[in-house]
Amino acid sequence: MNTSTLPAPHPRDNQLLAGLPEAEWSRWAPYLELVELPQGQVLSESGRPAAYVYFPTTAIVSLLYMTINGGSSEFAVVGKDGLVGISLFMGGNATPSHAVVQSAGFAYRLRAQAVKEEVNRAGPVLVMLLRYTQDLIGQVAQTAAFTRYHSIEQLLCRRLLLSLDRLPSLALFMTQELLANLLGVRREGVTAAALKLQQAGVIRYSRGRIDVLDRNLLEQRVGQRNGGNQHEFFSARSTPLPA
Amino acid sequence: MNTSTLPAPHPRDNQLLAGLPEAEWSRWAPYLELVELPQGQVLSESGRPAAYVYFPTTAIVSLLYMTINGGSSEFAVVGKDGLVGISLFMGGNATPSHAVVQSAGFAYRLRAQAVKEEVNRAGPVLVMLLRYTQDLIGQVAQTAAFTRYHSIEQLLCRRLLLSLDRLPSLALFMTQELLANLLGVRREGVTAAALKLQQAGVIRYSRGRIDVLDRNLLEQRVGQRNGGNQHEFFSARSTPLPA
DNA sequence: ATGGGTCTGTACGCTATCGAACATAAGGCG
DNA sequence: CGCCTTATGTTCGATAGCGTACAGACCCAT
Repeated sequence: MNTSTLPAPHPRDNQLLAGLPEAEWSRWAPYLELVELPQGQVLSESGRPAAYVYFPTTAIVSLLYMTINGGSSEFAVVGKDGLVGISLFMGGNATPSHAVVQSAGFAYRLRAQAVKEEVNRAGPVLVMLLRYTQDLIGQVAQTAAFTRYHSIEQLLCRRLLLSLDRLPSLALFMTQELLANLLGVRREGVTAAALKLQQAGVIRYSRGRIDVLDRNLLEQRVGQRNGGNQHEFFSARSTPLPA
Repeated sequence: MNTSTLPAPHPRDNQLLAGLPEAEWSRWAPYLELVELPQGQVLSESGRPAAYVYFPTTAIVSLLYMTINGGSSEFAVVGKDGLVGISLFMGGNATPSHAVVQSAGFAYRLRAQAVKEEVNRAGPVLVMLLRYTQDLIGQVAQTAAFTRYHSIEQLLCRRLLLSLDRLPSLALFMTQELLANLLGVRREGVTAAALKLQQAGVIRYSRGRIDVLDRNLLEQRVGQRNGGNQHEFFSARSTPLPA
């Protein structure tokens, strides 16, 4: 949980940065600034223009939609696979969401100004940014659909996998209370589901630490993912709705 | 329901096209092709690269996420406020969703090639496309959050408003069965909610036609929208999740 | 006008989830 | 060690939504 002793990761541990061609990369690298992100840090608040784009390496960030009655629900998870701060290059300078560090770790960040300059070059960097944005839409859409058709246990399994996919180890640091908030369910519901998973030997947990014992079992319980890609819940069926 | 007698609308009835500066607009206008979209038409299927970008004027299009078990759920609604075919300029050439015409009407469309050329100019058109994409993310995120915390009646009210906002009249043409599919609930649930709304004098309906009698009542029942903007369910609260 | 299809209404039992209140346990810190 | 905080476990009644089955109503076409 305390990251201050961990070794600093390389920027290209972030998969978006890793995917850049050498030429672009060498131009960008000097502007990247390593930051350590403690759990709970707010990277962007709704309504405020963001100052940086963040490329997590070991950190994980939740994108939250805040509701008027004080609730919130997570609609996307960003880790080493993505970036935080889309609004910066998408043109709207206000985000309709909060970005909160959900799992402590490192990220590299880039000043708004530098990002905008890159975007104006309309080169491979822009392509990378846009491609990720599209992926994000897919993730959000999946979140919306998944929620409607699955039990708390399945939501929990999926959520654990989302973190697991973005971490090197099998240990997750999150309380059941936190999970309940992210999933938009009661804490007791999470407790019940977690108990079931523990009894089945899928996970083991205690006071904010969850160890995944069998990742495969976790995936099975999510309900069929078809191929381990980004859109595990997505299928290529082609029959549209109105028949 | 039959649109074949309706007068063809102007391209700039679409709000995105209307927002373009004159110079860009006059360059684009020649490439726009008017098309009539019957209810049920599929504009893009998951996994296939789209051939056109569509700018609806009087038509309304549902973006659907298809699930493996044959279900689907709507995660966004596009009308004269937006465009269909984001994947075309966002780089991924496969869409993880279906776009289906949900309310018959007109749209203007543009060949993939023309769109890509515009994007390469990196001018105001690109800015417009990106800004809308960001709006869309907001709408999808809201859909995800809203679903978790609201009753079928509220989902129904919100959905009716989404269509209403994109149509000139107060008449909607959709069966309860269709609504149930879009919302991801049972048809009987929609029937019950619709009955309640009818008894309260909010709507009147019969066999696939719904007349909204009092739009304000509808908005009240959604649960507080705060200002009539795109993100009616969104609030600017700043307290993040982990407190 | 009659019959068939589609849309809407109703009823029943069932389950997941909720809301609230309270009990136990595990660590941190003095 | 022992207290206090935080995390987890348990219970109970209430309810919204589900699955299934069927009945009525409306529209259209023969």
